[in-house]
Amino acid sequence: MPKKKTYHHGDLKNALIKAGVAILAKDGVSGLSLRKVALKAGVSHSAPYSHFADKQALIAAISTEGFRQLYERINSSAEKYKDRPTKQLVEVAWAYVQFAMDDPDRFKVMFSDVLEKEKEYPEFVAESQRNFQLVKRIVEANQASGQLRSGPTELVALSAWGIVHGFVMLLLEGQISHTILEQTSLRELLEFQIESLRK
Amino acid sequence: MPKKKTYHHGDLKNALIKAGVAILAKDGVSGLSLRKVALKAGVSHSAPYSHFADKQALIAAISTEGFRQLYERINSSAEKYKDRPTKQLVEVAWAYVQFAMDDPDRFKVMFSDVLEKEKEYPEFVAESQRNFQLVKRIVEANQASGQLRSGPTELVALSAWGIVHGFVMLLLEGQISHTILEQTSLRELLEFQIESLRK
DNA sequence: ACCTGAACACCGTTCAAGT
DNA sequence: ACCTGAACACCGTTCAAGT
Repeated sequence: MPKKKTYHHGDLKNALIKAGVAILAKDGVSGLSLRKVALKAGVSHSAPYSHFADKQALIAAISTEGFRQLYERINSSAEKYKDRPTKQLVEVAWAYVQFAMDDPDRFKVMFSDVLEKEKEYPEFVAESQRNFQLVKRIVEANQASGQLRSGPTELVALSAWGIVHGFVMLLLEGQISHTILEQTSLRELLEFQIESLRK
Repeated sequence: MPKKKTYHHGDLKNALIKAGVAILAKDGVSGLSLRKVALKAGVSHSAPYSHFADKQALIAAISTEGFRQLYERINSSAEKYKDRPTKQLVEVAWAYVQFAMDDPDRFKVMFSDVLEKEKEYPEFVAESQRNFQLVKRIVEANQASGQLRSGPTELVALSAWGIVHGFVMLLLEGQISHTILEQTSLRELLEFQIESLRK
C-alpha cells in the first residue's frame, strides 16, 4: 500500500482547498459542501474547522488561489505578446475567457462572494487588486501605443475589464442566444467586443 | 381580524414568489430556503411542492418575474428618451444599473441559474429573450442615428449589454476599488463606459 | 496543535393521509 | 386538486474529548 496517511502533516489546509476545487468542478456550486470536502481529503467532517473559520473562509481561500492562477495566465499571455499591442489585447482577453471556461463554477465563485469580504479576507482583496493592477499596466501600454483611447487609465481599464467580464458572464449563464453562437465562433465574438474598445 | 386566510384560494403560487423575493432581499441568496418561503406565505413546508417541482423551479419563477420587471423599466426609459438618442443610451443603461442595485441578490439570481435551464424553464427563456430583443431594437435605433457603430445589430447589442452587465457585476461584487468609487460618481462611471461604445 | 465523534438546528424532498 | 405532518438523508457548526 503506497499511500497510507500522506496528508495530515501540516498540509491539510491546502489539501482541503484542492479537494474543494475538484468538487466544485464536478458537482458545481450547489454540490460543494464542507462535509464532502473533508471526506475527499480523508478527514472527519469537523477537521476543516481547525484550518478555516467556516465554509465561507474555505471558499475565500479557493477564490484567492483562483485569482493567483488567473494572474499567472494573464501575465504570461501579456508577456508573450508584449511586442504586438494589437494582438496582445485580444490574446489577454482570450486568456481570461479560457480561464473562465476551464472551470466555470470556480470562476463564478470567485466573482460571487459576500459583499463584506472587503475586510474579512485581506488575502483575497490583495490578490484581486493585484489582478486589476496588471490589467491597468496592460491598458496603459495599449494607450501608449495608440490602441486604446486616452483618458484616466483606471477608467479605461475598468471598461476593458468590464466588457470582457460581461461577455464571459453572459456566455457562462447561457444568455447568448444559440443563433449567435452558431454563426460566429467564440474567438470572433470576443474580437468583435475588443474592437469596440479600440480608438 | 381583517385578514384570516386571504391566501390559499388559488394564488398561493404567486404568494410564494412574492415571499421568495422578500426573503431574497432580506437574507440574500444563501438565506433563501423553501421552508422559510412556505412559512412566510403561511403554509406548511411541503405545500410549495403543489406548485413547484423543486426549489430550482421556484427560483426560475422568481427570475422570470424579475425579467418581466426589467423589461418594463428598460422599455419605459427607452420610450421616454426616444427623441434624444444620445441621452437614451445612457438612461437605458442607468435603468439597468438601478434595477440591479434595487435588489442585488435577485439580480444575481436572475443571472446565475443552472446551465441546463434552456429546456427546463421555457418561460424564463422567453422572457430573457424578450429583453434581448428590446436591447437590439434600442441599439438598432442608435445605429440609425449614428450613435453606435454600424455592423451586425446582434453583435453590437451584445457589446452594449456586455459592457453594462460587466460593469454592474464588478460593482455588485465589490471588485471596483474604493479609490475609483470615491473619486467618481456611479453615474459618471457609467457614462464613461457608454462613451467607449460610441462611434 | 490538530483531529474525532456526538449532538443540534436547519434544509430539500417524498409520501401517505386528510379535506 | 391542494395541503399537512411525519420521515429520511444531508448539511453547517459547536464542543467535549482524545492524541
